[in-house]
Amino acid sequence: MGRELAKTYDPQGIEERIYKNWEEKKYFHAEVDRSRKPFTIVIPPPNITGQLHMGHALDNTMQDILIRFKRMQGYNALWQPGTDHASIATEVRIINNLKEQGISKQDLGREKFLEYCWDWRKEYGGRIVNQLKKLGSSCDWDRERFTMDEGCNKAVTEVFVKMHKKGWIYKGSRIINWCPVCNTSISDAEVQYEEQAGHFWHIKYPLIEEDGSISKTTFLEFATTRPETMLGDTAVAVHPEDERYAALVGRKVWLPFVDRQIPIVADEYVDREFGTGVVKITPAHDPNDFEVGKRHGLPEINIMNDDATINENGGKFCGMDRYEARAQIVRELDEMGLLVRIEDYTHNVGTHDRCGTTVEPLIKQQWFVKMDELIKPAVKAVKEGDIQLIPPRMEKIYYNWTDNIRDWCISRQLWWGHRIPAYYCDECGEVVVAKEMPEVCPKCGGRHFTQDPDTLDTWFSSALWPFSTLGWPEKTEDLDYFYPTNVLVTGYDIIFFWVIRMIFSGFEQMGEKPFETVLFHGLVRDDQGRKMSKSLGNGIDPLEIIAQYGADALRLTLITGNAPGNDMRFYMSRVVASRNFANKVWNASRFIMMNMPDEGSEAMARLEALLAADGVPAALAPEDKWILSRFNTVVREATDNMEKFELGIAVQKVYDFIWDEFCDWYIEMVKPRLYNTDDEDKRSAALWTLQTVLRGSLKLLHPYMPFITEEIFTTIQSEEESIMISSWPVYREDYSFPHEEEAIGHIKEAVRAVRAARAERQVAPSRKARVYVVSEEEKILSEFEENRLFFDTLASASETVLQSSKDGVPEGSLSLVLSFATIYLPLADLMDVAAEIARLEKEVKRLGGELRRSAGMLSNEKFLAKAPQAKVDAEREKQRGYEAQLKGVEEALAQLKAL
RNA sequence: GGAACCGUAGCUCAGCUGGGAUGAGCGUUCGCCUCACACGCGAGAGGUCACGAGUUCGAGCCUCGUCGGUUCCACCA
Repeated sequence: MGRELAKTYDPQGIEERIYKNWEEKKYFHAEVDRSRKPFTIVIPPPNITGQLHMGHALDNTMQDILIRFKRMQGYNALWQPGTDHASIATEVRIINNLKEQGISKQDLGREKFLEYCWDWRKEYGGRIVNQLKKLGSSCDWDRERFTMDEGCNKAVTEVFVKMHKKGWIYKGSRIINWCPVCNTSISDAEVQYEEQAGHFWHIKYPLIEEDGSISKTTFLEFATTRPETMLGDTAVAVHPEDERYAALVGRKVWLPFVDRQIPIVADEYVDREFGTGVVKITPAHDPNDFEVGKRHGLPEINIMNDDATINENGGKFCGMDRYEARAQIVRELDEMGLLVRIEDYTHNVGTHDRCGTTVEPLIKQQWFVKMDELIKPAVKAVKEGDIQLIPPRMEKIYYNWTDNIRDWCISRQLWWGHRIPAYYCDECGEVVVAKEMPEVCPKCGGRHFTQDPDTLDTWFSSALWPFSTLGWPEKTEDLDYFYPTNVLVTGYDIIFFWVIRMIFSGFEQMGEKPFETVLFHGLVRDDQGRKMSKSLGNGIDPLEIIAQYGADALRLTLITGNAPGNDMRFYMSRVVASRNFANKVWNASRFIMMNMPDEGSEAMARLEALLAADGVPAALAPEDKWILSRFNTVVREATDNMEKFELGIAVQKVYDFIWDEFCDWYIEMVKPRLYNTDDEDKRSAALWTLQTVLRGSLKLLHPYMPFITEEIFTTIQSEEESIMISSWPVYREDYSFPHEEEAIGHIKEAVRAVRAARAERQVAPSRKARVYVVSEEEKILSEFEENRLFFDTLASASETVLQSSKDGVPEGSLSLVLSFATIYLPLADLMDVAAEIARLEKEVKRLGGELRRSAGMLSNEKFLAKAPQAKVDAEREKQRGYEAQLKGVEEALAQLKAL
């Protein structure tokens, strides 16, 4: 039956072959099917500039697990894939590429540049997709989308025009964050603050005397970290209740270099305690000053060009770079005696998260989305539990943002992206926002228009992703059937950029939430807990891990031992452990295959009949029932955990079950029957159990380790064509054997005790050992009398004898007290009686303690009244167990002491 | 300045609505190449669950405080 399996599992080649087969068979593809329930996930679209990194690997593994799980459960599972144009990331990348050839984007011009971008996308845009495939991602690639494809463009325009009509998109002159290197505005979320060592320049402005002359004696002192902005000062401010300066409010100071007289205003924004209590106000170059300026009607003087050089408003500093001007200004102020002192100062400087350039706040005409109304349903949905965030603590972070929301600056001075659908009449300048360029100006009748040169923030199109990918704004069947989606899986780092924006967009455009649940994961860090980054060079390439250890090992590593939303450290040793587990599964399967009856034999026919009948064979041995029952429990628990998105816990249970219970115990227990061909009924019962539990376990494991499970599954059986479209195991009553679970638990305990006793006394494995068992549960043990071989294998006790009475137990045997029986090992000559007595005495003490604790609980009225009945019963059960053990230990103690 | 998270075995982390620390992987000690697997098997050692107080019959889990670490938000000129 099937192919020969190699001694160790080698994923090389296997994964590719399997993935290709899945794709060819269209297993990933989902179509609208009203007879089945849909389960939808939309992928967080990776950037086309991207290379698969550990973050992607984690994110997509989680999604693939969920989608495979649900697909096996019978849902019509759709994983909608696609990529993001990533306007600024891509543009920066391409500009750098061009630079190497000595070309600037201006040289090319807009049209040529965009052509270049599209070519670039054609060449590299598919790379990340291929890498996702290597990971095993079961996305419906037939539905692959791109944020700048025709449908998404349509959606973007539709939303822009609609929201503009509603008044929720507007153009305004605001202070924005400007990146002088990328030459574009950026949103608040794109600004990253970094602690930088800088200086605090204490400067003074002379007061204007009543007669209009510049005072030589009275000055107003203040401090600044950016002296060059003084060229744009239009006031100085003090606190309204600051008595020191009360008399000066309303008067003016003289501004050097530009020779301006600027007023002293009173504003609550000023902190009296900080510095001298005086602040220079530069409305055009500082967000706070901008607000102050608005309150006092101050002029806004822009002193900078887009490349952060000083413009004509800066007088003689015109043309200088901002830092050059700063140095020059400080020098000249010093010469004029207006520089008081320079102080070292560490402060937070805003930098652009893409290029690291210090951001310059500037006043610019930009497009904004009005947030106050838009955000309301998004807040409500989370508050009322309509959208569930996992882990729940993310809600606080979510509200922290929504409560302090500011209008969203959506225009970018870039070329690669969705161009803003606003058109300016060449005649009169009238602005028309429309899906297409208008023919006639509604104001002046002009016939020539120029489109706004700006493009939209890249997140504008991603915000529409859950419905634009399903066909919106058309009313498609897909949209009706698959929307809202079920889960969004993403990192907490883009909760503001993306998650919130998708939520409010969903409500606004669709009238419904975009997804039911958001499952957050953390960052994958290196083994020292540092962020993986290009500059540190500490990144681990998931593709290299896949090449060396296989995608399954990588996936398992990423998913185990980590709670939702928590960062994780990546250790190579854990990858090795995962690979070892894969090999374990491989070898257990190999063992089972090796023991299968020959094709066409009578035994094979018998086994096939058993497997075909959907019941439980009559000839099952207790250990068969035990493993079946344990498997059944794992099915229930793992499924339950997965439903609750506790993926790591679920796979841990499956892992433990397969390795510990199935491989280390059951397979060892079953060997005697496999090697004994005399009783074919018992042998086929064993084979049936091995097959049933193995197949079921592979299914439970499949979402996590899709390749190896498929490879084994298709090898060990022939009726189902692929594990990925097989059905998920369900809990079934006829697989439940609580009595056998308990009995085998006892056997395991006995075996462990024998092994421990032997190891402790270093009894050579070749040495024969007898085991005498005196049990209160003779029946359980008698059932295992025939399994002597099992004891041989595990305890290396070649003459294990199970007896049901104390008769014949040699004097001086080592007694091992178990929870259900006492075992005697005739090892008197090897044992340390004194140590054993000490151990037993300790045990008596411990059991006494347990009994007191138990009695305390059971005599507690509150506990009896409040605790669930099951708990009370369990406690009573424990108490009885303690009593029995105590009795046994005391007996054994007495016996030893008598020696 | 505001907020969140973490502090459990040598290391990295799990521990569900409070009820025996069965913890897991790696590492480590001892013994095994037992005919599925040395990417393995068996047996161990190793924990005042950061510290202090409180609530409770009972706290790793709840409350408050302290110490140590990480992160997010806002950004004071």
